[in-house]
Amino acid sequence: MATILIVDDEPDIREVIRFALEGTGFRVLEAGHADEARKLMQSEEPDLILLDWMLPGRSGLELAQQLKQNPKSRGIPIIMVSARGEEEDRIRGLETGADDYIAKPFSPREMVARVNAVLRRSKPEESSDQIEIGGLRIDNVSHRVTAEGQRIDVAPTEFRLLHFLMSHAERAFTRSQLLDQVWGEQIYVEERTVDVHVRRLRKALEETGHDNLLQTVRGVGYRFSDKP
Amino acid sequence: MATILIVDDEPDIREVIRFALEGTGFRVLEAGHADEARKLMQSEEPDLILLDWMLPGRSGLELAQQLKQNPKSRGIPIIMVSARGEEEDRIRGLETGADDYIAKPFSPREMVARVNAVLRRSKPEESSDQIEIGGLRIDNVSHRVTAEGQRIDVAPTEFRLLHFLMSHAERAFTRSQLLDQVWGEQIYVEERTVDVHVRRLRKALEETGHDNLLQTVRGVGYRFSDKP
DNA sequence: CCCGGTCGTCACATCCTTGTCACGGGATCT
DNA sequence: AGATCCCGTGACAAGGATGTGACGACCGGG
Repeated sequence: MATILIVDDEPDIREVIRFALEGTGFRVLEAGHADEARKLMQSEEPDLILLDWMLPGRSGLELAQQLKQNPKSRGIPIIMVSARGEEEDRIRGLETGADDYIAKPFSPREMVARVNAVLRRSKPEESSDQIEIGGLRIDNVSHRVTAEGQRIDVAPTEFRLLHFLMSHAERAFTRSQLLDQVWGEQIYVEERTVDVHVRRLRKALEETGHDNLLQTVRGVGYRFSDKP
Repeated sequence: MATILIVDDEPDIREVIRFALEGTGFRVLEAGHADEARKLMQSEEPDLILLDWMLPGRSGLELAQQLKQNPKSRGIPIIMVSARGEEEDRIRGLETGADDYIAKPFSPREMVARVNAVLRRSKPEESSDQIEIGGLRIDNVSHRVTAEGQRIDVAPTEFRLLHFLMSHAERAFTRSQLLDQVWGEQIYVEERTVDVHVRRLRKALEETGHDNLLQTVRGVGYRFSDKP
């Protein structure tokens, strides 16, 4: 389940956004100004930041720049929120590295849609073609899974599942999210089906001595991680 | 570092893209319309073109077609940029020969990621005349396939298929991609036809003891590789 | 005109994948 | 501890994907 950090000095706006996002299953953090945001960044590691363009003191734009310069936070996508729908602002927002932009009389539904869109395309940062984590390598071009050169045989669906989880490593997903992302949104299959595929993947990985990479998050779903 | 040519009539958009790409180390050229683009093509030889789908006068689509028809420019990958996220446009864009497509409210990061992906894909385009992998040698000049000096007889279509797969070794292709690349994009033949040709090739290779070079990737298609 | 070679399709056989179930062991909460 | 919920696991049947042999059409050269 992804964690979203809202940075806005207007509590009302924060409330609207929180309501929309929590209803969709996100975890929501709030900060009223840049310093608070920085603090939360360190303790909570959000997956996405909703940043108001006009903040008291340092503007949101500056905060965005800062975040994008810091190697630790630069991977976290930012959606700029602005009261004005000016094109100029939009350009400037994107220039500083924001991943998307939303003008302030926005509908909750639009908000959620954008958050989802940005999250979907955020993590596969670089190539997403080749990912190696914890000694396990998945290659989307040659369509292979290998561990220290040794190849691991994986069925098509398992491949997609593993690829998705690895390109979003460290993040936990619900079964429902995995079905949407890996199977497709229209397809209907039982949620427990995910369990079975995870099991098959685990079995395949175990044979090369890679345990514990596919971790279950009780009450939520699964996560790929090389940290125990 | 690679040179990227941006063709878009909106200076602001160009600016955003330039910013994102230069920050990543690319060299950036800009053109506001098709004629300017054509001029730059000759003097600068860009490695990739970012082409707006809506251009004044001739549409970007037409320019794309032109570029893909000219033998000199056809090797340069094109990413179409569109203001509308319509699926139909996307299809049309790809049909004319664009290598990728990006809808206009895009994030700089996504832009950079796609540019990198397309560049990486188009690189092994080394149309080298002689390739030798796994003891198998294919010669595009003498049009021969040999294994340890021993000649292997291969029909024309099989030759093209083998040559394509060998010059992109390790990469898995769908049947559809193979039809486009080996048969041609306009030709319509059944996808399963690919299977039959692969089989014929396998049979020919087996006779000289070269198995497992043409590998099937379940749920995807085929791949040439000397690694098991 | 006949013949060998090439090519695209089929039909059929096989093997692989995959979605579900049912069962049971653990974990969690009261 | 007991009740409940959640997850791991093995088995299975149906459906899909791929391998394979055969066939007719087409083409160019004897």
